[in-house]
Amino acid sequence: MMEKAEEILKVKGVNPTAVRILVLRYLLEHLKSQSLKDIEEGLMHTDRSSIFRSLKTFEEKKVVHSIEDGSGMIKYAVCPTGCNCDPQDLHYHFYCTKCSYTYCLLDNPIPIIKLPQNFKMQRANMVVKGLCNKCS
Amino acid sequence: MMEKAEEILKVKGVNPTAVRILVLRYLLEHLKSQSLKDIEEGLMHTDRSSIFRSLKTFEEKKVVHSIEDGSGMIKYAVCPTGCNCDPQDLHYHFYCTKCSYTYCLLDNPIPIIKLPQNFKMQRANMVVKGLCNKCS
DNA sequence: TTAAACTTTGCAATTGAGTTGCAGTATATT
DNA sequence: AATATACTGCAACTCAATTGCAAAGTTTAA
Ligand SMILES: [Mn+2]
Ligand SMILES: [Mn+2]
Ligand SMILES: [Zn+2]
Ligand SMILES: [Zn+2]
Repeated sequence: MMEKAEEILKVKGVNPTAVRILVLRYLLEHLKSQSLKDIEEGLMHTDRSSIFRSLKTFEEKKVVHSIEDGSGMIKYAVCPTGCNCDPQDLHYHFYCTKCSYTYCLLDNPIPIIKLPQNFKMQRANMVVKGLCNKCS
Repeated sequence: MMEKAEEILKVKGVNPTAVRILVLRYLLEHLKSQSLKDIEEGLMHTDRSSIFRSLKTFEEKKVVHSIEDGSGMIKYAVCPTGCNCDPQDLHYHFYCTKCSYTYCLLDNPIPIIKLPQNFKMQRANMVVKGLCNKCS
């Protein structure tokens, strides 16, 4: 029985190197989405640029999705099972302005948004901001 | 008859200094939301930090709202009339991945988003990404 | 009217996340 | 084994945002 991280990398066609396994495990172990810095601090012996490149590869191969929550740091979260990062897979995120955690709101799909003539949607970054249950 | 920029500043309780008037006029004259750099390049004789501080003041006094479109530069747009930057005043934005213009989609209000227990919404940053009419 | 108090501005310097070049190491292919 | 390819660590760099500070402008109160 292969570990979860290795399994995911195999399915998504990403070569399971040491750094990549560590980074993906770190993301899987944490409920909230993590910034490059979070991961760097969590994996104290892995270089920032290697983590960075792992995350870029993960994003490209749809292992993770990134969230621009306006905190100044991009957050990363493992894509939920079945996610292909298509518009219909998109979900809202919640950024707590107090503890600065960013959560995936997987229960609410994003509605169809009526765009002006000839505008074509590719993806979206939807962030609700406020106080999370722990901070309100 | 007072000019539009001065009028807005007066209504919103912002001291109408030279720099502030220039910055607000610049924003009013441009359809698409503008970054600090855009404004700096547009107003060639005004210092970046002064523009920056004007924008911060404007945001605080709800003269403008900012949009985090993931381009690495925060964009600013004049709040539409009647806007108070409350959750019900929020609207989606559209970021063109080709020309990197960011548009306010004022026609679609943001729907009520069901949050988990005890999560409290304060504001939101909603960005649809894709190709605009000029680029698609 | 003048002096003190407060506000705004310009300049220079700093911050910090993100990104890249490059050479060394590891892994795969012949 | 020899070669080619992929991955990693380190140091350096980029660039938007932000800040400290002193000069300039404005308001307020003797
Ligand atoms: Mn998510
Ligand atoms: Mn807008
Ligand atoms: Zn919180
Ligand atoms: Zn465009």
